[in-house]
Amino acid sequence: MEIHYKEKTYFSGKDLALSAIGGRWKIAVIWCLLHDSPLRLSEIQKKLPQANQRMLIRQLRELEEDQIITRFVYPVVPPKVEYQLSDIGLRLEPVVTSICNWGDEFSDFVKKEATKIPVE
Amino acid sequence: MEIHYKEKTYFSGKDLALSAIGGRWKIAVIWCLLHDSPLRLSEIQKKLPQANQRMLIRQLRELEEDQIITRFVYPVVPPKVEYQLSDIGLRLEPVVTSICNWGDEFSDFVKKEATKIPVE
DNA sequence: CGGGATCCACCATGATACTG
DNA sequence: CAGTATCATGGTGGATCCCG
Repeated sequence: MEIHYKEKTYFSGKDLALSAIGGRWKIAVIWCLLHDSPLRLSEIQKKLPQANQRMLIRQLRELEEDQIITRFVYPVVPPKVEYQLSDIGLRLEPVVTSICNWGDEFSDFVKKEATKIPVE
Repeated sequence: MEIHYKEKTYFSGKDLALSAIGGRWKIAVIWCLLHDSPLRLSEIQKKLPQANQRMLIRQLRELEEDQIITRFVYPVVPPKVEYQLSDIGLRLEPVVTSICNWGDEFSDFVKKEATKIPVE
């Protein structure tokens, strides 16, 4: 049941999944590409203004290495590169959706907590 | 629509969710507690042997701070501490399940890739 | 003895400037 | 526009020590 991938050993699909989508901006990038695809780097940056360009590129490279997204370079000047989800990447939709749903619930929870009178 | 939490500003439930469950071992810990609860630290360590104790404790503390898990200390010697999911923590079940499911799909995908004849 | 904290090293992440 | 280089910072991991 062990999975060997990129010089490492994983003991469950869950572990492998976390290594593949565990990066700081990966879920956010996948979320962008689920809603709108293909996207250019500059377009992803507009959707994720909190992420810096360097990190975004690294996360995109890693996702490409894991074949979760595809990267297509147009041989033009100025350069034009488009990213989109692969088949296995598209199957992450339930993951992203459930995270968004829980996030909304947690957001409500946090807001309710904030209105409570603090115990001094 | 902005969410203010712990000195930071989030622009969607998704962002807030990622900050809450984005730690290296948080999903794994939640997975453990979904399957078996309550658990002591030593029991979690047995289930997650790859994680070191210090990281596990830090992740547990952060999850406790976000009220995703509860920590109960028995006033006994030797010390006994039990962790379990809160209500909002239990609602992470769809997230964990979807990650596990995708992980299994991705695992199959990776295995098929491994059998392909490499292009030299 | 179990849960936790401290010291140190490393790698991922972040901010900015720069290149083709 | 897409991507790289450089430097600063924070999260992560290993080992060890502390406390009741």
